[in-house]
Amino acid sequence: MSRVSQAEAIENRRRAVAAASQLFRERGVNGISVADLMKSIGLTTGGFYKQFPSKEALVGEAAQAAFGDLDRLLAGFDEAHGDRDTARGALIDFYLSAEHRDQPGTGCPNAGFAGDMARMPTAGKVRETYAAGVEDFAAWLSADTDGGLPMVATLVGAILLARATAGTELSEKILESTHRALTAPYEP
Amino acid sequence: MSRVSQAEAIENRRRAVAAASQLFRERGVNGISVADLMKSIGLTTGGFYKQFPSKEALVGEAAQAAFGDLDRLLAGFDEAHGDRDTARGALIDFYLSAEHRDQPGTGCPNAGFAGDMARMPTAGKVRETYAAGVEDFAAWLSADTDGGLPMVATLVGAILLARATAGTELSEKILESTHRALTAPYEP
DNA sequence: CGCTTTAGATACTTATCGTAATCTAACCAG
DNA sequence: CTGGTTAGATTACGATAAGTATCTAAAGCG
Repeated sequence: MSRVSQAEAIENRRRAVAAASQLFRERGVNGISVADLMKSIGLTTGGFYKQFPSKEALVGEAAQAAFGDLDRLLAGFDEAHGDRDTARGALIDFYLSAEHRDQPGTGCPNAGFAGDMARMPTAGKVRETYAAGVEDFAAWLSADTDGGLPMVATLVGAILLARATAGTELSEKILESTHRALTAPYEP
Repeated sequence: MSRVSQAEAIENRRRAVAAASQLFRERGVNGISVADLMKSIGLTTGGFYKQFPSKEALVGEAAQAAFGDLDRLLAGFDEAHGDRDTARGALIDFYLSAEHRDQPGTGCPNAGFAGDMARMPTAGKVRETYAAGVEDFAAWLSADTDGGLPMVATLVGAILLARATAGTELSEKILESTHRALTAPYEP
């Protein structure tokens, strides 16, 4: 096959971004090649460069898509639980779970893209996109954004450390003790 | 030149590990090639494979060396300040500084190796080495290790987020608000 | 001193990458 | 219905990577 309808082309583009959003979080930007990325949605490199100027250009779109998924997830938590406090508690339960640790591809983009973002051009739209995502997450976690940032740091740090130590008994300890600290932080 | 004395060979090996320890933290394991790594200490690939079986084998040694540096740094903080509480405060000041953010190569290995560790074979000596380093750091931060783990998570998460958002005004906010939360956590 | 050993240099193999050029067939405008 | 446009396939290219083989000269043993 070679030419598809405009609607299919747009859909294929979307699927490429969605696949990248997941695979970049799973294996890192350098962990997946353009060829393999396209193969995962049944296409080849030719189609890629008709849709994107470069692989780097895809990183920003993939991150934005992932943050969009997070937004929807957070909205779901808000809907499922009445108030924000309960929703936040439920989110922390999920965030610091073994499931979330073992599913980076569909997990938090703040954590999944952190490593790759640090090695991107300091001045660029990609970093702005990522920073906006971090800020939004902090705003959801706390009434004032600045207050939420330390909590984002704790959550992201815990899940990244748990992933880095996965297979070790320490990994579970990190999740448990951080969960304890976040849900009852003011106990002596 | 070709053959050097045994003492020089040992010293060259040590320098390779030290360079890797720094460059892996700066650019990631995949961000530096064996050839460039050896060039940075004035040698070539030939020498590398006489000392190490593979590049992966170097990762564990590099991490261990970095954790050794951290141990010495912490001992220095203990010595400079009388008690552990003061030393910990000084460490947090440094940890959440712009200098530490901008110097990942000589910075905390818990943060610098976190990204690469997550993509290493789940069962292996490398991860055990890393996990031991995390545990040691937690033990230094808190009397009981389990209590220190959430603080490690917060510190590591904050510095990684600050690096990922470097060049954005959010980066400073992350460092500042996390510093505030860690040094005066029980304020309303 | 002379022989063997070996750290490191040099050059090569093999593999994989991002990207460009060319090709092909079907969509869609006129 | 027809022909120009274009999404995607195919192939090719230039870099760069990890790892290997061969060569060298000095070290260090006797």
